[in-house]
Amino acid sequence: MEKKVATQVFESLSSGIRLDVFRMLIKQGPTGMVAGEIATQLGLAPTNLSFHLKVMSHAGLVNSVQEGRFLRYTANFDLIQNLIGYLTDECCSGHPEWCEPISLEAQDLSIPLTTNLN
Amino acid sequence: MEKKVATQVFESLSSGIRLDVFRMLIKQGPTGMVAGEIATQLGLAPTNLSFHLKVMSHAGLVNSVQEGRFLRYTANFDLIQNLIGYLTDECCSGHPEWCEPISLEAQDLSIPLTTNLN
DNA sequence: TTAACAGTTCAACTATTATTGAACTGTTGA
DNA sequence: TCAACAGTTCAATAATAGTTGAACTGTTAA
Repeated sequence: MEKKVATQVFESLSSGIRLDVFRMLIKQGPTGMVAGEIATQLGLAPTNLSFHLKVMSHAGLVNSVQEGRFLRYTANFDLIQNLIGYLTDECCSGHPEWCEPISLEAQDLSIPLTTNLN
Repeated sequence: MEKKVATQVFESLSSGIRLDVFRMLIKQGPTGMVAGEIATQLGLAPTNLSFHLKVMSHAGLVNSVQEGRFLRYTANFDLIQNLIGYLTDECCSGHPEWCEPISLEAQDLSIPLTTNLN
């Protein structure tokens, strides 16, 4: 992943509204939601939601398909996987033992570890 | 994790400079780096680096300890684990089969999956 | 004990992002 | 065809973030 893409994604998730939208879409899985549903659920002005959806689309966080007069949005799961990889891919310069305490903690929380956080 | 914390962390990582700093610190593991090293490595004015380190500290992304007249910074690994959990913890509302295509792809990339991305 | 150094804080300026209402494009059903 | 609807774009304004130089605090070594 390129740095520019990564910063765009982070920028995109740095707004409370966009974070809410994204988590809601993640929750819906491949089904996603149409813009109106999202706006209603989160109590947003259509114009404002539209602005935020555009930012998210531009960052690649969401995809959309037209359905008659509705627009259905879905979360881009792959991008998040890649982003995590980008953040952590040289973690501890390949010395797993450096972050062992973190490994143990993650196991306790039942969060399987990524390759790079060892 | 609270939403406010999550947005602060994302905001923090949305600057190219801070992203560089954070990945560099992740790479160094628990050893971390003193501010001067970071500034030299990334070619930053001390005043500017200081600004960005403060933002990162405030978000909890980095910790620091005084060492004589140096200040040593380390990445906060736990926070990133928690952040990933926050983003994905209701992924597909508990229907693993919804994101199976993603699971397969992630395996190809040798990126072990988190609980919530199934 | 003082000069040099590491790093931060402050203030001013510049640049970017968020929100809102009004106008617009495309779609549907009567 | 046309009125109602879903959603977006545009323009203006308000709010927030980034960068820089100058001044400051605390630490070290001579």
